[in-house]
Amino acid sequence: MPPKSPKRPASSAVEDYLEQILELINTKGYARVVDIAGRLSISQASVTNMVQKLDADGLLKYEKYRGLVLTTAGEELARNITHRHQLLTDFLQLLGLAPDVIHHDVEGMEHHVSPETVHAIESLTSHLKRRPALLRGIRSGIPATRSRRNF
Amino acid sequence: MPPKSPKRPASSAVEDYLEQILELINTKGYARVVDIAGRLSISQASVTNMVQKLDADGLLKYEKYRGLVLTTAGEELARNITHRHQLLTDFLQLLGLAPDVIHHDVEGMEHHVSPETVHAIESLTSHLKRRPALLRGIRSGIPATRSRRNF
DNA sequence: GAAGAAAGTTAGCCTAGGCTAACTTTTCGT
DNA sequence: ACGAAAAGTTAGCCTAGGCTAACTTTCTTC
Ligand SMILES: [Mn+2]
Ligand SMILES: [Mn+2]
Ligand SMILES: [Mn+2]
Ligand SMILES: [Mn+2]
Repeated sequence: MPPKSPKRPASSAVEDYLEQILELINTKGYARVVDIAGRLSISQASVTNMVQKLDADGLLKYEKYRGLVLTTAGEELARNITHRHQLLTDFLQLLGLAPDVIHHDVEGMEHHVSPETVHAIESLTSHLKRRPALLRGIRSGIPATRSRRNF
Repeated sequence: MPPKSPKRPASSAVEDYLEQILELINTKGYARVVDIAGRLSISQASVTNMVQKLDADGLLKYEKYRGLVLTTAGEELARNITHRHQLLTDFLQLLGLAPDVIHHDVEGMEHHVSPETVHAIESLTSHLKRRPALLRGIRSGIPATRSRRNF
């Protein structure tokens, strides 16, 4: 039987944990409590606590003192939040924002974009990437030159 | 002396309260506990509690059982979050999203966009508004026709 | 194969921001 | 003007998700 039936949407905190866990697994091959704590700038005790909750919720399998693996549900969620993070980062990069600003804003916004909005922004960024002239105009806050009639 | 010295950035909850309070004042002329509660779908008791906190933080002046007014600081914050809300709504409307989706996403995202990002999105939307053809392409997820060489 | 270091866990605490139930104050209708 | 309804407040509770301090387990180094 599934560990938690009426699965509410994951909280921002849960999404941040899963995102970092997946990233650690993808880069180091495994995710240790101490590393998750480092990535999230959170105490190890808090991580242990949350990892136990995530286990209870069926998002990962955790063996005390040994390690953890994402379940299918957990990995799916992790990939999803990672995708939102990447998309928003891409989008704000197109707008020419500074890396720290981007990171700060993305880290908050990523938890609030619905699938429809994700799709719309994907479409937008893919279009904008093909229009460097328009982008330059946007970035400088100046109306884009339709062609190059005015300099 | 100022009511709260090391003023941390306002929480999402605080911003939502101030936003609704300002809106009520602008439309009805005053903001009553019962209406704030209605707008935010929150109990009256919770509103009373928060209003007392906002008073302690110097964001509004509150007289028990009578009413409340925003302070300069509170109104400034309220106008600011309202502006972010409006901007994001505008932006997502341009992308052709459904009103409920827009409202849901904006209500969450608005608390996480820094001034730089606000400015960049303002520039973006103002540019997009002048390019209906590009917008149609974005909305349908289809590459925009550069001019009308291909139909 | 210890001993010390590093990692992990537990216990107990805290804050924000919700809730309900019970009480008080204000307003409204007759 | 007074009694009921509406609005507002208080008290007590709850959950999520942080924290530190103290303890335990695992790893590393000799
Ligand atoms: Mn995040
Ligand atoms: Mn993220
Ligand atoms: Mn909001
Ligand atoms: Mn809002």
